[in-house]
Amino acid sequence: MAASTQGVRTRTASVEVTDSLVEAALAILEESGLASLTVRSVASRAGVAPMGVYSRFGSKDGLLEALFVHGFTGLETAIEPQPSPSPMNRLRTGCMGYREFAINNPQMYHLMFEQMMLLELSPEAQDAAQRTFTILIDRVQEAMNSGDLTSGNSVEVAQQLWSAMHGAVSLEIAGVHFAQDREANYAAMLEAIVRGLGN
Amino acid sequence: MAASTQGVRTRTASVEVTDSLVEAALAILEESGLASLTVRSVASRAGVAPMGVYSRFGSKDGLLEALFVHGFTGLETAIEPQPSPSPMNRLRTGCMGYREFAINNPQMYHLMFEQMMLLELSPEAQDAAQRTFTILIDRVQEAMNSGDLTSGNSVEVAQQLWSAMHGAVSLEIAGVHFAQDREANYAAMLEAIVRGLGN
DNA sequence: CTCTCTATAGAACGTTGTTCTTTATCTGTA
DNA sequence: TACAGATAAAGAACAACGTTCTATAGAGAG
Repeated sequence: MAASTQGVRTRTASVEVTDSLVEAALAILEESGLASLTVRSVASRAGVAPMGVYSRFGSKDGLLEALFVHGFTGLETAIEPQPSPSPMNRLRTGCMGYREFAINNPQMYHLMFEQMMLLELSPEAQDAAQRTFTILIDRVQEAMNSGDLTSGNSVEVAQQLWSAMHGAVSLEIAGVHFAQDREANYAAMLEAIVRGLGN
Repeated sequence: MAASTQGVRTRTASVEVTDSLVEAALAILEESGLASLTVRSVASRAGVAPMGVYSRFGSKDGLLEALFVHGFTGLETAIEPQPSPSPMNRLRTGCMGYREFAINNPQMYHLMFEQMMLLELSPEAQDAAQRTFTILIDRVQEAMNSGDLTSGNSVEVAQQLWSAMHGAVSLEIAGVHFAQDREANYAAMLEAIVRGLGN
């Protein structure tokens, strides 16, 4: 984006092509799943040759990493907002937003944590993930400061919450969930942890 | 194994080949990871042609499903035993055994839940997973019966516990874990849930 | 021992990620 | 404006994958 200064620039620059490749990949991922996300299918949908993926992302993994970052940006906004009154409310809302994102973007959510496991990510990509976790830590710290949670190591408590959230939505996405009301069960699980931590 | 009755049998039967294919796949999975687990590599290691995988498992997915069942059998025994005195002790030990299995067999654990997400499993494979979950439900029910856990829906509580366990070990395997002592953090998370449920 | 059937080995096919080569286009200079 | 140089894109080509096909070797029945 910084290359759009009209002075010096290399060729057509065509930043748009990079974006259209990402958009094409997102569309294919959502519509047809990860298995259908091939270099050829993405390039074709974006209207370029397969080579375009390599000139811009280096490899298929590079493209996947771009999707990874895109996904974490979305997850970040899903757990971020809510200028709510109480810290505890903000924490709860953020946790529910986490699930909502995962359920609404199951393929993307799966890709994100799949990549985290299989690829070694670039520092930029790691930052994206870290940023999301940091938000959760901040929420926990606020709740500790306000006395809603027992003071303690906010990183460790946030890790526990994240573990529970991630596990719940992972199993739910995988279809291995036997509770009647899944959202309610998710909320109940969080409540149990918070209560267990709060006394 | 039942086919080893010496009476009637078809050809060499070579049940051993089926087993050696599974063993070869397990070895490759553990040593080199899922990416290296190809039909050719497995067949080669087992000393048969690639076709052997198809005559016995139908497809690569069929072989993966056999590994899936093998994995859940292992997980089952990891959380099963312990003729301990108190129900709560048995529940705790089982939960810690769950993590131990996952940490000791990260590739297998990943494969198990990967398959659950991507493949539609045969009834037999689904049973294997269900059986594991049933053990957890039973443990929870026992703890409810003894009064250590507040009486309630044992399936839903077990689902919450499973979610937390699965999420924690998944993140730990993926290397996204920021607590100092991971085992202790895992135990603390379980303790928080149990306490939150127990009051 | 001979015949039949079957499971196996090995070649072959389509698709994948990736690389190579050619071509067409843009950039900078006379 | 016209030309030379560089460069990105297109399409063919390559290795490896999952899978299928075909011919053969070898075990059981008579």
